[in-house]
Amino acid sequence: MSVRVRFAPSPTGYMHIGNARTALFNWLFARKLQGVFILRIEDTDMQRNVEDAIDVITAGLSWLGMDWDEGPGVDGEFEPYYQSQRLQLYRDHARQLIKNKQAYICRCHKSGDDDSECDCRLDMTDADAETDLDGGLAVRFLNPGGTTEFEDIVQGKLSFENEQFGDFILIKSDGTPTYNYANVVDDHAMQITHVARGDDHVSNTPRQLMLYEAFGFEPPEFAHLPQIMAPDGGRMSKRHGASSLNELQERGFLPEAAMNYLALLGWSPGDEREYLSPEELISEFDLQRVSKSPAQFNMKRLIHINSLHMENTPLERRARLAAGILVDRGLLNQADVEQPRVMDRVAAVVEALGTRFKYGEQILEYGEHFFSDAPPEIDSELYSYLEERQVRGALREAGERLSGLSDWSLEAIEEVVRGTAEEHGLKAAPLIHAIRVSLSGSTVGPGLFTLVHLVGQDQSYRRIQAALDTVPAQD
RNA sequence: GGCCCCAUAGUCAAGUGGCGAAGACACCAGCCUUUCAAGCUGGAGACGCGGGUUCAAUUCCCGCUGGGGUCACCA
Repeated sequence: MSVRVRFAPSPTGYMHIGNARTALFNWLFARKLQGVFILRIEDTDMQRNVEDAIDVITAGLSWLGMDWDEGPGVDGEFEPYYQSQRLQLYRDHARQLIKNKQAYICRCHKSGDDDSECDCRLDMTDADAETDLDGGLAVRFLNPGGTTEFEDIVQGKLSFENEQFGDFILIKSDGTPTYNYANVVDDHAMQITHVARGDDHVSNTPRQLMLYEAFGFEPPEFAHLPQIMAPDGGRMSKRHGASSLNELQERGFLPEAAMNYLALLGWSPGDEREYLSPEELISEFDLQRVSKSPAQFNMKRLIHINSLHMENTPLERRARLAAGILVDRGLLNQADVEQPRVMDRVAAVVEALGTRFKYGEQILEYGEHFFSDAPPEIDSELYSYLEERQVRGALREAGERLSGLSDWSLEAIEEVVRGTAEEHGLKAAPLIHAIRVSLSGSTVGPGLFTLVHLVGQDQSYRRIQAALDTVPAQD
């Protein structure tokens, strides 16, 4: 029988990185074993905006490159894949448990923070099995006591005293099922063979195992994945930046690089490889090799992994990535991007940036001025590059000679710059730096002649003039 | 606090009853270079602590400390 796994998120409108990694491990596991990957929406407690929230999930998975065999948009044998559409199933199963005296109607309406005992188990009657379960009264599980033990694929042998979980709720008084209960009913109904989820669910597992036992269902295998923690060691949250899949996309990371990085959080192929394509991840992945200890999210390492993937990404795609960011930040508009001439320019800039362009957002760090007609702002800290009289003289002349150049080639530009420097008794470096700051407002970037070439003849002249005007001479 | 889990450098992470304890990111220095990035060379940096078991523990056991998770009619 083939392996069947599921990713069962709650539609919160936010695709957390930890959830994404959970989905990824399930997907890799299924793809490796040629099993089935199911997307199931746990929306029993959600109201309104569920559609949008589900879009966040499906868009996130699709962006990362994961596809599902059953779920929203891909209805299969076990539909529906929304818990909110499966209420009758949960009620029918609950009725069965009540009939067997393994569950009972709770009439006392005790809330969760009232820790006094609920005595409703003493009032069980045969009539309970006939009671409506579509609202008004909650159903509790009759905890059988004893010990639950299981072998977790990543955590190893785990053991719990059942008593500590009490007679937990199965059906809430509004008629909807609780998480632990719906999970068991659905996982069984959908013939799930392996449950891989965050390790914050370990203590839910004994509860669910008691239910499998009560129903006489065979339980799936469990694999509890370690948590992903924020760079400061605490919980991942919005304030850490890049805590959601969406942010990774917005900041211009390649999906296959994000997948690669996420896979390496809590798992490794066992050797020193770190660059793995989706195909390699699939063939190498092994739940047994998942670590038990939590891993911290590290942006620098993500950037590094991304840069590795960028090296193997065709210029055209890198250019599109850059263009997406530029449009996003208002430096280009969508109509511009449709024009081949504009895209050619973006591509030329990206090509000039080379390995400096490690992920999408960096187009702004290095290349913002390429997409603006205004001369760049020159920070006063950079004035020293433009203050010396000798340098200024050379800069002025270089600007003029550049603007008179009839052959706008790298070679000609270089000749002008080096020649001018020499004639002014300067080494090339100070003039090169002065031109760079004038043209880009920065001390870092592509080779100077490439920079001048890309900025263009007219703009180069104007920016040099503007820089000379802005920065006062100094003796 | 009860219960469960974890513990190799700042981070990710390989690994074993006997090793000079991999590798990567980050960091430092040098080379290259018009700058940065990349590349190359070199460097610093780890088995949390205390007891056992053993000829020998980073590795096995116990305790401690530290960290995480969970204790709902949320999922």
